Amino acid sequence: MTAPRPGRIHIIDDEDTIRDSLAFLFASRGLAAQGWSSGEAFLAALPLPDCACIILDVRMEGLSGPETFNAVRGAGCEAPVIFLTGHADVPVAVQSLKAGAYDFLEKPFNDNQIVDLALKAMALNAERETGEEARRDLAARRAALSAREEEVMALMLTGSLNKQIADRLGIAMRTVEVHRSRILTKMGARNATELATLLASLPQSDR
Amino acid sequence: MTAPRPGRIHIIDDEDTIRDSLAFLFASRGLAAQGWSSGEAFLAALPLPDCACIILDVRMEGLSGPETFNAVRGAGCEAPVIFLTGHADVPVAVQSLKAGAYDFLEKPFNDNQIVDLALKAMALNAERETGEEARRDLAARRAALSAREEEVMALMLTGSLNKQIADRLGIAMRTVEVHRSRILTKMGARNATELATLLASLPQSDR
DNA sequence: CTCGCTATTGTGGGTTTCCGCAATAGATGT
DNA sequence: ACATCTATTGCGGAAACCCACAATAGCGAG
Repeated sequence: MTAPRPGRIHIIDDEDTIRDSLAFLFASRGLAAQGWSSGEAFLAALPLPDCACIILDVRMEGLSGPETFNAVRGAGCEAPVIFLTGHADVPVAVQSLKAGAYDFLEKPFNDNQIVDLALKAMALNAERETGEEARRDLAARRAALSAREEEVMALMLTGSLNKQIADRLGIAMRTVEVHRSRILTKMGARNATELATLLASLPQSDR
Repeated sequence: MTAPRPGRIHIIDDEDTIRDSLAFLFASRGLAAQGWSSGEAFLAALPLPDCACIILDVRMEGLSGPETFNAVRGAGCEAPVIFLTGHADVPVAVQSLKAGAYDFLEKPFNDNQIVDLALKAMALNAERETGEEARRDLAARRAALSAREEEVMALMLTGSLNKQIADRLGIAMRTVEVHRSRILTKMGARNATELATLLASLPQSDR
């Protein structure tokens, strides 16, 4: 259950030495890793279906670590990112973490330290993906609702009675009932309460 | 709307110079601030009803900044914390931010920088308190439920029918109806759907 | 022991939900 | 023009919900 498709660790660093030694380290621990010599190269390869964790050097030729990070997120990749830096760069560390990086590690680092971090990040990623899948599924079902149905659903969730919804929308109660029924069918809920709980369990789907 | 009760900025630093200059700076910008010469002194004063933001030095005699931070959170104070450090301490910064600090600033810092940060932190705190209030209110109403009622509510939220709940709990349907009614009254909802939406809007109330 | 709280169950009945069957109408697409 | 999709509405009925009125029973507090 812990590793049906663990995914890979992607190492982005313009120094061959670091990249290769990290790749070797991970390989020796049975972890799949892949190196990229620049932020640009990695970005060009997105989307990567096996991206479970990203290790990103802060200072690089071309795109910097933080710049690459932003672009990666912009490309829709939500995998946890571990920054590496050779300099005591507190402002960058603070900025990166506040922007959503998973961790920020100073070189030189201990082998076990980076492996542990990567493992934790990958575990987090697995959890995230699970939730993501459910969220995507729900969003897909929700996208199948017509505009009118969305409207009715919004009112349903406030606990309004069909009668009230009908008055509010200026339509017959029977029409609301039909919408309601379709909504429940499309969303896979047996009643309004289950629908509310379902939507609540997967946040970020508002509006 | 932005400042009915802004609260104070609490500055914890064992260096009088820093404390006083910060206090003076904030005062000159019309912000109420109060200094504390040690983590211990501040902790002894908790709970502080006017705590809108905490500025905390990392290295101090006695309790360190991080230690104080943990104790503050342990004491139930959730105000945003801004760490100050005179040293390029990346690991501490990372650790602090991951533990929930609001920001981590290196000395020397610009006057406008710290004031801006404090203002943002206080704004965040105001938002947090608003939500907190609603959450507390809901929690209070929820606490008024009997054990049996909690049990019935949990099943209600899954969308179970009264009949099913009755079977599950081995009681009569009528009894479930009574519980259901009491639950809705106590929680201030008109029906199960509204209850579900209500509970969903204020997370962190599980279990 | 009596008071108060909670849990429990019935009866009867009004209200709301949910559905099948049927039909009209406008918008879109082939 | 014809098919498809969505919105609409009516009728009638089964199932579920909600509630007032009433009553029994156990448990801890005073």
